[in-house]
Amino acid sequence: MAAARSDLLATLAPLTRALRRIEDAAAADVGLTMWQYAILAVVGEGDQQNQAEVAARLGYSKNRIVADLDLLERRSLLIRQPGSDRRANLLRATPAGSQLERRIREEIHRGEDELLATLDPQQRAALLAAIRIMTNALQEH
Amino acid sequence: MAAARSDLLATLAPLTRALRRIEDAAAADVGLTMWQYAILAVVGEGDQQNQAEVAARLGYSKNRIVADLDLLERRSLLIRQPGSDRRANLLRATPAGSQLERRIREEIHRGEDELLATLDPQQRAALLAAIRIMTNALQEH
DNA sequence: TATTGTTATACTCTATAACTATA
DNA sequence: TATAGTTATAGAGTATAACAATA
Repeated sequence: MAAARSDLLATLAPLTRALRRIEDAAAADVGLTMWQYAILAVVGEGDQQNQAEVAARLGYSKNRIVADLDLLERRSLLIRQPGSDRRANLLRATPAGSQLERRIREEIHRGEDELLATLDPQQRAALLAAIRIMTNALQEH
Repeated sequence: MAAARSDLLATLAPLTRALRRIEDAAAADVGLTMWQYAILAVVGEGDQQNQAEVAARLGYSKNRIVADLDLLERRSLLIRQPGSDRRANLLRATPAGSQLERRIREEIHRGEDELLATLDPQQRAALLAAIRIMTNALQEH
C-alpha cells in the first residue's frame, strides 16, 4: 500500500514559513516590511514599470501599494516619475534604494543558504529547475 | 557573469499562490475554509491529539482553532472527547468527517496533478525529496 | 467610456492578554 | 503555580468601491 499522499501546500508550508521569517527579519533590520523590500526588488529589475504593473507582478494590489510607495519615496529609496501617459507613475529606484535592496537580498541569501546547504549541488539544481518548470506552466494559462 | 539570484520565497510565490487557490476552492466547494480542511486532515492522521497539538502542527494557534472546531463539531465532522486529563479535548474525526476530508483531498490532488504533470517522474521525485530534506533540517533546529 | 493612482470603508485575519477549570 | 481551552479586544492585513485626472 502506498503511503497516504498529503497536499503539496502542506508539504511546502514549513519551508515557506521559514523563508518568510528570513525575509521579514532581513527587511525589518533596515526598517522596511517584506512588501516594501519586494517592491524595491521588482522596481530594480530594470524596465520602467508603473504602480499597477509592479503590484500585479507581486500579487499585490494597486491601492495597497500606495502607502508603501509613499514610505519608500519619503526615505528617498525610490521615485515616482511622470511618463508620457500622465496618469501613470513610472517607478525608479534611487542609488540608495538599489544599494539597500542589495543589502537586504544578501542578508536573505545568507539565511536561505543555511537551508539550501542541506542539499547537494545536484539536488539544489533539480529543486530550482522543478520550480521553474511548474511556474512557467502557470504563466501560460 | 552569473544570473542575478532572486529570493527563494519570490521564486516559490506563484506556485504557492496557485496551490492556495486550489485548496481554497476545494474546501469552499463543501462549505469549509482551508484551515478547517487542514484541521480535519491532521486530526485524521491517527494518534489522538488535543487542540493545542493540532494547532501547533498547523502553525495555527490555540485560540483561533476554537471557532473552527465549533463549526466542524456542529457539522458532525469531528468530535471533542474528554480524556484522562479533563482540561484537554481529544479530537477525533467522525466517519462523515473522514469521508469529506478524503473527498476534498482528492479534489486538491486533481488540481495539483495539473501542475505536477509538467514534470517527468524523476523531476517530480527530486522536487519532493529536496523539499523533504530541507523540511527535516528545519525540524532539527 | 476606460484607466491610473488615490482615498475611504468595511471586513477578515491574527496576536495578545485575560479568564475558567483543571492539574 | 502551570496548563488546556475559551473569550474579548485591538491591530494588521486585505478587498471593495468610489473619486479625480487623464486617455
